Amino acid sequence: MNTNFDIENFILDFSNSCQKKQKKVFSKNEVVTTYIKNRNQLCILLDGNADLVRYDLNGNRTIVEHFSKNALFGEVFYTITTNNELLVEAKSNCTVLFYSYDDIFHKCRNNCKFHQTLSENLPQLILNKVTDLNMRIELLTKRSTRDKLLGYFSLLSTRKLSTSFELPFSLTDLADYLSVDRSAMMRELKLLKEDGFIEKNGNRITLLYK
Amino acid sequence: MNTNFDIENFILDFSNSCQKKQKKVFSKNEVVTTYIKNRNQLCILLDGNADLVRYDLNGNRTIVEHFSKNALFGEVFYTITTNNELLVEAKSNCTVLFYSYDDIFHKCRNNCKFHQTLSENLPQLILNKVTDLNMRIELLTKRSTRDKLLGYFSLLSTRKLSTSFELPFSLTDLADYLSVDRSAMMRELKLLKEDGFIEKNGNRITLLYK
DNA sequence: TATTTTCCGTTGCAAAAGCAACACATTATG
DNA sequence: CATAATGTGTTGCTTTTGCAACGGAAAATA
Repeated sequence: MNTNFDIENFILDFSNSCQKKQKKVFSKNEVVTTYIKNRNQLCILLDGNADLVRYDLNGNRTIVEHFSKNALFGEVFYTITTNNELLVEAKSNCTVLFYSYDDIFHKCRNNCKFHQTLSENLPQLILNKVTDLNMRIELLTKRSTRDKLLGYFSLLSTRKLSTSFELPFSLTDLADYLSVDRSAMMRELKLLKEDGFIEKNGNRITLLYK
Repeated sequence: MNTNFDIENFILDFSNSCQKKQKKVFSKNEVVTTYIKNRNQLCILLDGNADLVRYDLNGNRTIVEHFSKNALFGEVFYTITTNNELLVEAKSNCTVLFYSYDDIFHKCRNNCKFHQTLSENLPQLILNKVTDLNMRIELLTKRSTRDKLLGYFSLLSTRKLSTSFELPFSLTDLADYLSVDRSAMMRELKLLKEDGFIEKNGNRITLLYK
């Protein structure tokens, strides 16, 4: 549907051509960045997996977003309030590019090809993010843990073009992502197995319905 | 924080200059648009209020987004699946501009000033939407009805710069927006009053804590 | 103005989800 | 390899939420 601009090649070709970015490598469990008001950072995950995690005042942990290769993140996408701490945590070894959104928006003085291409394609990149967020909202508005699980599984199944797939999360993290209690979720997973909706071997799920 | 481009003046100045748009007026409860795959419509709400509503297979109704003056909506922001019907319903009399996103993206042949300005400012407009969606996700990930209500109230209070404000929804619709049962929400509102967190007169809420 | 429709407020009861605790498996790490 | 840390799977109990139903208020409509 969307004019899917090839971020992959684009990044490979141009990631070294701009002076105003920083490239950093992180190892598992390191904090990639903390969201800070008014900084307007824009980051691109070149490689690896990372989670945007929120800790609220009660100490609850929520996985706000899960990022894989080529994901965009940073303060640009977020209104930071004082009630939460927002961190990006590396879930595996990661390579990340850091930009200032203001630089991108106003183009960098070198007028480098990267910035040119990026600013042309930025609307599309951000739109992709919007559709991701809308899918997330669709999941979160489901009224029961069962529906959240089935909704998420069907989404993964569509993405992988297969009724069988690995979860990109540990089950503990999946619960944080769906915003439900882990033990209640485990109970529901058991019921889904018993009721013949799914098969489950470790982190591999197979959908049986329809 | 964001270079806040003045959509209001922009729309006033240019809304009549482009050939490729349609302007329509709707009265309360009319369906403004239905989301259709591959159409890539982009709409701007010039005036009034409208809700993006989803009906799922179980007949559950969810208010996915609430739009007021100058809101952007349309299929561009959404991956449409077959499991849901997505409608925009006018909550009051509305005036709406309809564009094709493809026209905006590729600029219209007349090369009109509207399209020029719009495509320059589109990233910013979409970013505003992203931050809205992230706020919504923050609300929906709260674990209890109480926290959802308090979170939503504090958000409104921040926006209005006052501890006292009118809800933009009926209470029935608020429940659909927070994705909770209406009667359970009413019960929780009563408890919030009893516990001294809020005052409530009809749709006017006053925050008492802190 | 009379009447219909929608919304508000409430409640008892049933179902779902959260909490806490534990044993065991698996994976990191010294 | 031994040990620590993290993740999985399970359960009893408590709390929260959803469901269904109803009367009355408010708003829309004839």
